[in-house]
Formats: sequence, structure tokens, C-alpha cells
Amino acid sequence: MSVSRWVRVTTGVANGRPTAYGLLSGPHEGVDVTKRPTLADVAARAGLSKTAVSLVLNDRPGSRLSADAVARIHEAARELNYRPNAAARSLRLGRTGTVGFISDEVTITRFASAMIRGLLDIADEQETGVLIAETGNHPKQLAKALEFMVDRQVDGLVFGALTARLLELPTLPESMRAVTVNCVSPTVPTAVLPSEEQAGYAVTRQLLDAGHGAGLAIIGNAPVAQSDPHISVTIDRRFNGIHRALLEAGVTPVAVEEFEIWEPWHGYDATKRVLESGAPVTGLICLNDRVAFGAQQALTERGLRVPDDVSIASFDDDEIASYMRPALTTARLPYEEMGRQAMELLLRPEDSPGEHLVEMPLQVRESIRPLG
Amino acid sequence: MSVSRWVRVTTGVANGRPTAYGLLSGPHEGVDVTKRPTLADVAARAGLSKTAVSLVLNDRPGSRLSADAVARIHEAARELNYRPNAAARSLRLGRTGTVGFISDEVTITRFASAMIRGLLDIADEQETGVLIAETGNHPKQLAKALEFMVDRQVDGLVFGALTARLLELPTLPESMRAVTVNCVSPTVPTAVLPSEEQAGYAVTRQLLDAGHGAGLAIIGNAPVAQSDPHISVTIDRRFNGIHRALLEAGVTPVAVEEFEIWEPWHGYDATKRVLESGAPVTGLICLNDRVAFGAQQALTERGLRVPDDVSIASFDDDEIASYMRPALTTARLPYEEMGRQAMELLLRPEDSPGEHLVEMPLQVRESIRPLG
DNA sequence: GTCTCGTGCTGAAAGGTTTTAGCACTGGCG
DNA sequence: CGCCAGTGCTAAAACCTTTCAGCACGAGAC
Repeated sequence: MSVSRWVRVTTGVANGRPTAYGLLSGPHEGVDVTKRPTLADVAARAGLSKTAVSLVLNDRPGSRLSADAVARIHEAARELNYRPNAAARSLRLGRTGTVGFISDEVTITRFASAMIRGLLDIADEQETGVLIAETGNHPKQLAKALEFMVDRQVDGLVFGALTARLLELPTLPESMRAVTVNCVSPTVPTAVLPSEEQAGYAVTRQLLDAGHGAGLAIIGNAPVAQSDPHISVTIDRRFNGIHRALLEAGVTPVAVEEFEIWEPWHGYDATKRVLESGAPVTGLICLNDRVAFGAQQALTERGLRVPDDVSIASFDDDEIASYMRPALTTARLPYEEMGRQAMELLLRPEDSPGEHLVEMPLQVRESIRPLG
Repeated sequence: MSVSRWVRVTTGVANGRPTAYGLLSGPHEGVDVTKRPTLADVAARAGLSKTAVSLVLNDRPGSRLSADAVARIHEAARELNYRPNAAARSLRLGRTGTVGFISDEVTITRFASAMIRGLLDIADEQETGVLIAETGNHPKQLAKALEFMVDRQVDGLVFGALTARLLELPTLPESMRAVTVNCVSPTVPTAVLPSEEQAGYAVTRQLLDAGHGAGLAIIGNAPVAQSDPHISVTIDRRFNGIHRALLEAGVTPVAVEEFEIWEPWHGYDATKRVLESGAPVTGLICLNDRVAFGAQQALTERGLRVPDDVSIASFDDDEIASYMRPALTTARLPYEEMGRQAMELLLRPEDSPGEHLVEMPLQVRESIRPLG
């Protein structure tokens, strides 16, 4: 059916609420035009019972109605443009065909919005709606959002976070399905996370393979973030991957710049320091793209060119990575894929507890030059 | 109440659906622990009728219950941790306390996610939930989303778009409240748009006031976008503002670069062309920040510095505008404020048809140098 | 003593769906 | 003929809320 065929026909108000919906004057006569048709209307028009209509329209197996009856019901439903009333169905069934997405600020900031894309994608495939709430990291807001969702009897909950951290969630109703994306919580067994160890390893190898073992610098070492799961549970793994690659190759970086917040200006400052120190740097592992962006600004100011003089590899595949000249080689944070995974896990009938890692694919672009 | 107090107590399943919810073993005895309490449970505990409970809990004016009765009901509700069943209420009331947000790709791309922030902000204040759907510009998806929302009996609809264009929407049920944000539709009378004329004027004046009248270039003239409302209904106004300022000052640009798609590489190419043409350019009006970013890359490659040699002003206040060195002076696209406005208009009881313009504030940063 | 009115409260219907239990009929078998 | 099984269909309950209509009772007016 097409929604566009619904129009209000009178402006009458009954019981303080408008009820006057109906079909555009169309080919079918004898239809009550004052309100949305119900099962009873379809039943009347088909000359059968509500039970029969419900059975047929939901084609329940085992209900043995004559082919004629089935045809009449379908015809009547089509003619009346019947759509079931979601509230009534929810009331009866105890489920709503709706899931909730609660995050700190995934939806409302630009960084991880691809996560929503993934979520909505799968939800849509499964004819499921998504209710959204953001907490801005306030426990009060979280409690409120949760209460709202539970009251609406959502069929499941997805918890998301901007940075992959440990979340403090209240205990959920035990029958409530839930998945965390880009975060973990002791109260939710199923979690979807980016495969950071692999990414750390891949990024580092990319520079090592290009021959930068002798002049490698790390821009953005973050010991605090590494050790505090409330800041991140995955940064640690990213560094583990980096170190595994270095260890394997027997390489020690010529410089390691430490700072916890990864914004362009920090990358700029840190890289400036490295350059001023005179360390013989030929390759930069920047801990994210914004840091890499700042690093490049510092290099440019020094008259150094990427990748001719210094190569850069990085993490995230932020918008900025593709705007840079040269475009940045970086390990992509797979937000969309994580969103898809989460929704699939949530909607799947069986449980799938545990950590589900999603690969961070290396986007190889032009910021690395092979040496000699 | 706190949601965390709900836990499943048995794993029993009735009618094929789990119903076993209850209070954590707490201070109150004699409460049925097997399911969410209903009005009837509260009534029983308070020794009154369902009617009385409903009346009191919704504190309907004109219902004259004794102070004692009111107290008993509140107490019982609190003890049982009663929360009304949203589906039942919707069924009865015909409204849901939920609005729908349908857009092409506002939620799922990074550009306009602040719009959602504004929407959710206000929705939250008004205890309203938000159902989200994205159409990716497919009419099929749009119809599906609309149908879904109408079926769920949302109390209103917000239509959003990434670029401020004319939308083709099916006729809505006439009683359905609706607002468009950053887009317009003949079927929806209330629209929220950015105040582009004012922004065009302000940006241009900023360069003129700094003395760049003699060396002004426009990077990103877009005649097609200007004249096709399906691409944009506001770009036109942006140019009108620019031209009004120029006309007023009696200024003719020394160069006008035309291209319809405003990505960094286009800005880069266009600026390169201008520089190669030898036009005596001292100030660039870039039609968005990404174009400005590309322009700066071209300038830098030519050994020209911003703002020392060339000044830049731009539109949008994209992420990138604040990352650039120097940070970019730009007229902010007020997505968040537009979102707030839209939700306020939607939730307001009276209608407010017409166009609601939201100011685009000029973010004055360091990319403009006053000429001697 | 009857009527009227105000007070405090309640029964029952309505909203639209799903599902259980079961009715009425036919045909086949013993 | 009696019984059983199968076929085609339906009545009614249940889900939980809101609200209309109205009951019972006591006080005051006439």
C-alpha cells in the first residue's frame, strides 16, 4: 500500500482525538471513510470472522481456511487498505518490532554516525524500527532513556559509545536482549568491538615493510588511556599490536611522543618537538587521523613533504584522511560494519554472547613512500 | 523509579512470550512478583478501583477523590513500582508520545548530525521519543518509512535533508503534524531553513570591510544548483546575499570559478586556475569549508600564505574549518539550532506554518587579514 | 417528608489485536 | 446406525488503559 492514499476526510474530533482517516475516494464503494479500517472492518467486508482475517493475514500455519476465504480476505484487506494497529498488536503480543539505541553521543556528533547507518540498515531489512536516545554521558539521562525504552517494551537494546570504553549500565530486565557496540559493560554479555590489535600490527608493518624501521616515531602514546578501561578498552590493544610488530622486527622507535588527547594541535605540537629534537625520523605512526593532520602541518611548516621526506600511517579513516594531500594511509574504524553486526546479533533469535571483533581494514593511500 | 530494579524472576514463558518481571526482593511484601504490575494491581493494593487509580495517577482535574485515597494510590504505585503500559495507553489514546524523524541521510552521515542533537534535546525535554529512519533518497524507502511511522501512530513527523532542497513527499494524513528541516515540501507548510541570504551578505562584507574589494574571487559559483530547487532552495539565497553586498559596495570580483560539487579537490583545482590566470586576488569567498580547505592547499603549494597573502572566508563551519591553520572564518550552518526549532514547532500545540529562518552566525577566526 | 445537589467513588465499555477452545458439518469406517 | 476424524470456521477472552455514565449517601432546601 501507499501511505499517500490516506487522507483526513472530516476534521471531526472524537474523544478529544482525531480519528477521521479514510481512503481517498477510490474505486471501492461501501467502505467506511471516517476512520482507519480495523480487522473487524475487513472481516465484515469479507463476510468472515476477525479470527479468520487475523489467521490469514498473519498466515499462521495450521489454520485451514478455504482458498476462497483466503482470497476474499486478501481482497477485502487490499480494498480497505487495511494496516494493523501497532499499539493493539503490541498490547497483545508484548513486543513492538522496535529496538532502542542508547549511546553517549554517537548520533549527535559526527564521528561515529556511520554506526547508525549500519544499525538502521539491518533494522530496516528486518522491518524493525529504531528508537534513539543520547545520554551525553549523564547517568541520569541514561536511566531516563532506559526507562523510556523499557516502558515502550522495545524488543532489544543497543548501547553505543563514541570511544570504546567500559560502560556503567544499570542491571537490565533479564529478558531484555542487549548488545554493546564500541563499548563493553559487565551487564551485557554480547559486545561488538573493532579489531584494534590487528590494526596496530597492520599499520606498523606497513611502515616497516616500506623500510622505515630505522626512523620510526610514535605520535600519541597514551599511557593513561591505555590503562583505564573507562577511557578505552581497545587503545591498549592498538598499542599491543604496534609493539608486537616492532618486537617481531627488532625495531625501537627513534621517538615516542606522549599525550592523551588526540586532536590536530596536539599532533602538531608533538611532531614539532620531534623535529626540533633532531631525531632521524622518516616514518610517523600517528595514533589517529587528526593527529596525523596536525603532524603534517608541522612537517609542512618545516619544509618537509609527505611522503617524500616523511611517511605517515594512522588510524580511524576520519573524513580528514581523504581530504589531506597526499591522502592518508590509515586503518579504518569500521563503525558501519560494527553497527550492522550489532543489529544482526540483537535480532538473531539465539544468543551469541562474547566479544565480536570487526576487522579494521587498512586503507592504503599515498602517505607512505618505500625507502631505497 | 529506576529501571534497574526490574529483573526477571522466573524464566517462565506464557503464551509464547516471557512475562515474568517483578521487583527485586525488596521491602514490600505481598506483591505479585511474576509480572509487571498493572493498574489493576495498584488498585487492588490501594483498595480502590482502577478508575480511581487512573484518575489520580494522571491527576485529572475535576476528579474528586479524598486526600486519603490519593495518598494510598500514590503509595501503592510506588511500592509496586508501577509504570503504565505504553501500548495500552497508545491504543486507548491514539497517540504515542513519539515522533518520527525521516531524512535522506542526516543521521547516517557526519555532516548534519548536529540536527539530531537539537531534535533529541527538545524531544527529551518534552518526554517524547524519536523514531528514526533514513531513506538514502530512495522514494521506496521513503514510502516504507512513512508507512512505518504512520502505522506506529507517531504524534508528528520531522523531515530532514542533508542539503536544503525541495523534497517530493507523498500527501500525509491531514491530521499528521509535520515540519521540514533544511528542506521544503509543498505538502508540509512548516519549514525550518538556514538564513542563507544574511550569511552570504555577512561573509562578503567581512572581506569587503577588511579592504579586499579590489581582489575578490568567488570559488564555487554554481549556476545549476542555484536554479534547481531539487538540488537546493537556499544556495540561491546565499548568492543573493553575496551579490547584494558586492552591489552595495560597487565591487566586481576579479575571478569567479564555477563548479557545482563543492569538495576539497574542486576547490584546489579552481584556486589553482585562478592563480595561474594571474588575477590579482587577495580575498577568496569559498562556497563551503571543504572548498576553502582545497583552496588553501593550492595556495600553500604556490608558496602563498593565509591570511598574509590571501584571505579566505567561507560557509558551513565544518569540522575542518577549526582544524585548518589558520582557523577559518566561516558562516556556521546552524544544524543543532534548526533541529531544536523544528522539534519545538512540531510539539507546540498551535500550528506555525511558514518558513522559519535560523541565523547563520559568522565564526570569525584568523583567515582574514585587514589590508593596510 | 420529599427533592435536589454535591461528594466520593466505581462498573463497564471501548480501543484493535491474537489465540484458545470449540462448534457444526461431512465422509468414512465398523 | 453410531462413532470418529477431519474440515472450515467462529465466539470470546485477554492484553491494559482511559473515560462515560451513574450509584450511594448525606446535607440542606422547601
